[in-house]
Amino acid sequence: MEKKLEIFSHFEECPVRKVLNRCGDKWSVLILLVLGEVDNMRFNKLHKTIGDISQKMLTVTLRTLEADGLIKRTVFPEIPPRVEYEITERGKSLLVHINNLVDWAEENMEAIMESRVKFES
Amino acid sequence: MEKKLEIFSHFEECPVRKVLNRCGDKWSVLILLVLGEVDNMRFNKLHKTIGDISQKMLTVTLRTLEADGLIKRTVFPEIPPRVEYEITERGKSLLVHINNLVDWAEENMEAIMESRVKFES
DNA sequence: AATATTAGTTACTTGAAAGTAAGTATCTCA
DNA sequence: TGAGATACTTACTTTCAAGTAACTAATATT
Repeated sequence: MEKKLEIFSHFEECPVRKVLNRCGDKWSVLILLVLGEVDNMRFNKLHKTIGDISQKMLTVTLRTLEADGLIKRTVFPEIPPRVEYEITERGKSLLVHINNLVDWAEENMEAIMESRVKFES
Repeated sequence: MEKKLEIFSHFEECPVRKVLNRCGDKWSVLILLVLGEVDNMRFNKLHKTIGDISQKMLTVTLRTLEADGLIKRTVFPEIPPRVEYEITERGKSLLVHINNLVDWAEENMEAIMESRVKFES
């Protein structure tokens, strides 16, 4: 008899993957990191802070983060328009784990790069 | 005077991103989760266990995980060939954080799905 | 002599994600 | 009068990650 793995109880029809896919892409992570360091930030400031993101991707990523309740979007009905983004409690609770991953990456980066070079040869 | 954000000390030329990009994709995560639950596993067993991965992607993903020193590949010079894969200590130390993320996703999944539905309307 | 097994490789194709660039609305300021 | 600011949207194009399917080597098995 083969021992069955329990992993697919997590991944069957992938509800977890649905969540992780959205949290795992580079723009979402970057935006959460930025918004985790300030009270709030406006669209253009985010655009300038991140630098190499297109307006379109910034809009799209902000929308999905908002849809997941990880950030909050507040529109001030002024002209020119003002929209402020801030991280939510849920976003902060995710950010803890993301920061752990970033820390792990920083700690292990050098060794990993060495491994990669060694592997080439 | 504007306060400068420290985030780009991490992301400047993206050494962390280089690491996270490789660790963050769905196949790498799945393979690490599987290999984290067993002593070792052979190629075809991995293929059957994961199910919906192609041979090519399994090979490619195993190679990058090996290059990063997250898994170890052992070839037994037999015919037909036998190749065993096992997770390394470095891989295990990453897996801890991945599991934290999976746990977070499971805990928050329901609330996130509700948010998404609410957001549609 | 043909088929199965194992762990791949190779060449080709597809699809989704992301980039580019221009347009939009509304008011202010020079 | 027309340029600038703001937060987008839209249409089009490009890129590349991933999928598909066939092929390989060496031996054992039927």
